[in-house]
Formats: sequence, C-alpha cells, structure tokens
Amino acid sequence: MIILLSTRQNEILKLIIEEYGKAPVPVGSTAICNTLGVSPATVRSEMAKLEEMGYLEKTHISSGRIPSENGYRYYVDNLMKPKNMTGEEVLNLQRVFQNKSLILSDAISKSLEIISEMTHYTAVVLGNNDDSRLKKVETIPINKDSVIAIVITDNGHVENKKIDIKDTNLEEIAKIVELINKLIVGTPISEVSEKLEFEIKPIIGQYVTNHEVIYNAFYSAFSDLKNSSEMTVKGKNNMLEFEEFSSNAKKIKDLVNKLDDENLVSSIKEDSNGINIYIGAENNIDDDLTIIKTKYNADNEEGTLAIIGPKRMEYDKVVSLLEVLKSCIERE
Amino acid sequence: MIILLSTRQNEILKLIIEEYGKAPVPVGSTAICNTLGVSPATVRSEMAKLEEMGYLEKTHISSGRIPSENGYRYYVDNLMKPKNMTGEEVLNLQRVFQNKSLILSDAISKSLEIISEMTHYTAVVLGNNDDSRLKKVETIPINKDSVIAIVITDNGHVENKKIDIKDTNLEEIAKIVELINKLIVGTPISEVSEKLEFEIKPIIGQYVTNHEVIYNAFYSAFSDLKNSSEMTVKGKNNMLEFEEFSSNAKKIKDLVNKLDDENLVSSIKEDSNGINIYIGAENNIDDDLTIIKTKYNADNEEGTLAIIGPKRMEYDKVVSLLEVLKSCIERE
DNA sequence: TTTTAGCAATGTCAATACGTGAGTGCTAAA
DNA sequence: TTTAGCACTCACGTATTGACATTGCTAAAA
Repeated sequence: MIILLSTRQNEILKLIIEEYGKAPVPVGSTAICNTLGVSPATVRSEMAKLEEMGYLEKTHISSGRIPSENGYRYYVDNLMKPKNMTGEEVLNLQRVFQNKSLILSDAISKSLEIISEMTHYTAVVLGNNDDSRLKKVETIPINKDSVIAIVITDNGHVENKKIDIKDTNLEEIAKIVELINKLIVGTPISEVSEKLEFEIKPIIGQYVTNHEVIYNAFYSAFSDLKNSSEMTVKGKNNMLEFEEFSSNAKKIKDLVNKLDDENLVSSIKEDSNGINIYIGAENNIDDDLTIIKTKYNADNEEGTLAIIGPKRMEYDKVVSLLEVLKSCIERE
Repeated sequence: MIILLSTRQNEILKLIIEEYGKAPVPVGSTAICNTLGVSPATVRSEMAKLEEMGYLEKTHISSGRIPSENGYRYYVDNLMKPKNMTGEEVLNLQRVFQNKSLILSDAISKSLEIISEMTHYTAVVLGNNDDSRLKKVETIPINKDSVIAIVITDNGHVENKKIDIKDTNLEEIAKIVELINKLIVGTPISEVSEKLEFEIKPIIGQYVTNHEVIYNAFYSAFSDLKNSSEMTVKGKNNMLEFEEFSSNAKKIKDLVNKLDDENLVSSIKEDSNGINIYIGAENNIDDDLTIIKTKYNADNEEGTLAIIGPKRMEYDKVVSLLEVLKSCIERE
C-alpha cells in the first residue's frame, strides 16, 4: 500500500535523502527550509507527518530526521531519476570492452574497478558460467614425474592440475585424454564431472591399471571450473571509510569479514532481470548496507554484478552505472 | 653490546614476556612473584633494573611492566628455546606435502592455511619462481573469433590469454607458436619476454602480416608469469581479533589496508638464509607487529614464507613451525 | 486554513570532577 | 639481601555540568 505524498512532502523527503547522502548526520528543519522557501516550523510539521507515515526517523527525540528504509524504498520507487553520466565516465567503461585481448570476465573485472574508484563503493561480480561447455582437455609432461592436465572451456577459461605419474605412464594418460576428448567435449561444465564419473571411469577402469590418479586430477580440475563461480571484489576496503562505519571497530571487523566471505556475498545471486535494489534489511548481508545488483547475459556467459554501499548511497548514480555496464557486457 | 643478566633477571624477563603473550596487559610484580618464590618487592627492584637496561617498559608511572622491543630482541636471541611441536600438528603439515597431486605452490599455500588457523596469526608466502623455465606454449581455438594462448613453465605454472583473431588467421598463429617452441623454450621465465621481443618479433615481423595481436598476447602472458610473484595471504583477518587492535578502529583499518597492499608485504623479501625475526620497528610494515620469515629453496622454485603477528606473539612456536615447513618444502 | 514566531523540553557532546583499584618506589626493619 | 609497610600516581568508570541543536506545541499572523 503506497501512501501518496504531497508535492512538498516528496520534495522534503528527497532533500533529506540528498542531504543525508552527503554526511550521515540527521537533517534538521533549518537545513532545508531555505531551499523550500518556507519557515523551519512548516518543514517541521511536514517532517512529523513523514515520520508518522514511516518515511523518516529520528535518532533521538530532539534530533533531526534521517530517512528510514521505507523512505529510501519510496525514493527509489517514486522519486529517483536516472542520473545522467558524464561522457568521460561512460567512455572509460566502454573503452575497456573495446580491448579485444581481454576475455569477458577480465573486462568486467576491470570495469568494476573503475566503478568502485569512481563511487567509493564496493563492486562485485559473480560469474557463473552456466552455459559454458568443455572445449578440450590436454596433458603436457613437464618432467619425469609429472604432467600438467589442462582443461579449457569454450568461453576461454582454463584450469590446470598436476598429475603425479609415478604409478602410471604416459600412454595410459594419453588414452584417457583421448577418451575424454572423444566422449565429453561439448558437455556443459555443470555436467562434466558426472559424465567423467559414469561414462569415462567405468571404461578406463577396465584397461588402465592405475587410473585413480589421473581420474582424480581431471575430476578436481572439472570441479574447479564448475566452482569457479569466480567472485571478484573491487574496492572492498572502500566501505571502511564511510563515516557511519569508520570509527566503529566492531562494525569494521564485521564488514571486513562479511566482504571476505565468499558464500555470504554469493547469496546475493538469485533475482529477476533488471536492476534490483536491496536496502538495509532487504538484503541478507548487512542492515546498514544497500546492495544494487543486476544479472548480465552475454553470449555464453552469465553472471551477476553488484554494487555495495552504505544505505545512504547515491542510488541514481549507481543504477545508471550498472545500466551502462550491463549494456556494454551484453553488446559484446 | 649485550648486557648480561642474572639468572633471576632472565627468568623475570621470560615470565613477563610469557604473561604478556597471554594478554596485552602490563604485568605487575605480584603476578609473577609466586612462580619465583620471592616477594613482590624483590621482583619490583629487579624489574626496575630491567627497565633501566631497556628490556622492560611501563605504560605509565604506576603500571606494571611490558616487554620493550629490546626485551623481545634479548628474549629471541638468548632466552627462547625451540618449542616442541606435538606430533599431530607437524603431521598435518607433512601430510599436505605427501599429496602428490598438488603442485608445490598449492601445497605451501595449504600448509600456511593450517599454520594460520593453528596460531591465529597471518601467514604469507611470496613465491618468485626465479629458476623456472618456459616449457611450452600452445594455442587452442575456441570459436571463430578467438584462440586461447597457453604458456606453461617447467614447474607446472600455467598462464593463458585470449587472442582475437579477426585480423589474422590460424596458420599465422601456428607459425608463431612453432617459432616460440623452437627458439625460446627452455629459457628462464625472467628472460623470456626479451627473447620474444628481440628474437621472435623480428622474424615474424617479416612474414606474418598482422602479428601484433598475437605477439601482444604472448608478451602479456609471459609478463604475467614473470610477475606472478604470487603473494598468498592466509588468515589476514586474524590480526584484527587481537586485543591490542580489536577495539581500535583506526588501527584495524590501517592493518586491513597494509595486509591488502601487495607491495608493502612484498617488501619483506630480502634477507639472509635461516629464520629472520623482525620485531616492531625492525620491520618496515608496522611497529606493532612482528614478522618472522624465511626463504625456501626447492628444486626449481624459491620464495619467502612469513608469519605476521602482534609483537607479543609466540616466537618459539612460530620459529619451530617455520622450520618444520621449510624442511617439508625443501625435502620435496 | 495555513504558516510562522516563540518557547519549553529533550537529548548529544565535550569537558570536568571524583572515587576506586592496581601497581609502583622508597625506606626501614628483618 | 629480602621484605613489609606506606605514600603516591595513574587509568578507568561513573557522574555532573554547560553549551548547543533541534523538536513539538501553542497562539498569533497571514
């Protein structure tokens, strides 16, 4: 149920959000009365109404107001306008994608670095190459004791494992490699481990005596590829410098740990298409943070982009940046 | 100039260091008088002498004593005895190196993880594969627009780059790969970029029209290998939990940034053989930390191990652990 | 009916003061 | 040489205070 606000109330909410975005200090009536052309008392009575409706909060009885999560929600849904990016900033992002020697995931990672420096927020990409398929496996002997097994997907990701060949020999390895290349190349990475287990293992078990070592090496290379959900975080420590956190030791440790924990950040994975905004308690990471994320979907590679910032972050700017970035990726 | 201490003074210094190791609280005379079998007053007069000699400090005029950096230095040089590790702990480390499917650097990284969990300190390895040589390069086409260039060293490290082949063709790439494999395989990684530039580039420049893209891909793969000084940090956030830091927001941010900065940590690289201990100001990272490090030198791979902890860290334990680890690596 | 001026009320923040407890140095006796 | 006793010092936690910002309310003004 959306409660409609008067034009002036909209304006006040927006002003408070903008003001609070500059510094996490409660905004008083005098601070914004000039912009509105009314007296502080008038602003105060409007503020009281906005508070009653749940869009503003006080930190204590005689403090100014801060936006509540509902307030931000209302702002994001009704008040926010896409921010026009200057050509310069957008250009920098686009340039990254014109560099053809970068594979897609590197280009994304580079552009997130740019965004995190620009905004001082934290930028995350979770690639899950769901659609990529096994392109080729190969072994290269490096000395008398070991060979390197190399596994490549059709979107250019490479994994490698060392195989100890003391208990086997090159011919047996060659046989297995041939088998894999014949039977399971083209299989989606997600299924490749199973295929190895149920289609290849029974065969090699019959005529390769010491197949365990080789089997294990490929198995683990495949799992690595599958799990290379490849989380890249840029500007992780940016978050520590925001005033609302920077002098709170406990919060800082908390944030450092949360942003280091791969599982926690990867829990922001499932959502609809488009740009999704999770304000405070709406995300399951931290009530003091907002996470804005979107899926991307290039040819054969999909993933999630996310920008993490304090709740008072510049929503309009981040949304616009993500839109630009997403279109860069998908135009690839 | 070493000032000799009486047996009792040695004992007091050692007790204070041990006590202060448990918690960063100044140690008073009563806390250790029982162990020594003398009255607090006696301990106090000895403490006063130790302070005058520079081995102890007070935080304020009526506080207990804490060890000074000189005190730790004296302890490390004269008092500390290698700590006997329990079989269990050592065994865990050794097991890692018996797993033949791990290349050396992965085994080291895994064992540092064990150590950092065990000690709650931060563990770092700086591998610089000075002696490794180029084993093979290879290209694998993944779609009509691009091939993946793969570069392998004789100690099993693999790098890969995407090459955009819009402006060239597979045959030309094959020629270049053949050339590289003929002419510069076996070259130390450190020299391989030069060789590429001065021996290969002139040749391919003559008869491969669009060689720039291919050349650049290999050049950048080689540089990546060379610069894969591959710093691995385990237990980075452990440091934040030590009482002397855990409630100091500024210090925590400071530590997080320092431990994130690759250059800063890699400045702990050059030293003599054996185990080196840098207490507080002796290291150039942080006056409140001690860094214990040692070089390792396996067949064709060398690097540096380091354990970072608060100044009151368990010196004996860390030294013993590093000795065990070093011998594990060098026995490989 | 809406807006505003005026004012009491309330809470933050920084500075100050106070009491307690831990620990020291010193001195004189054991 | 060691120890008991005592005055002294400082950190730390808990009030106390005053200055300041800001609110809500009320009554007058627009």
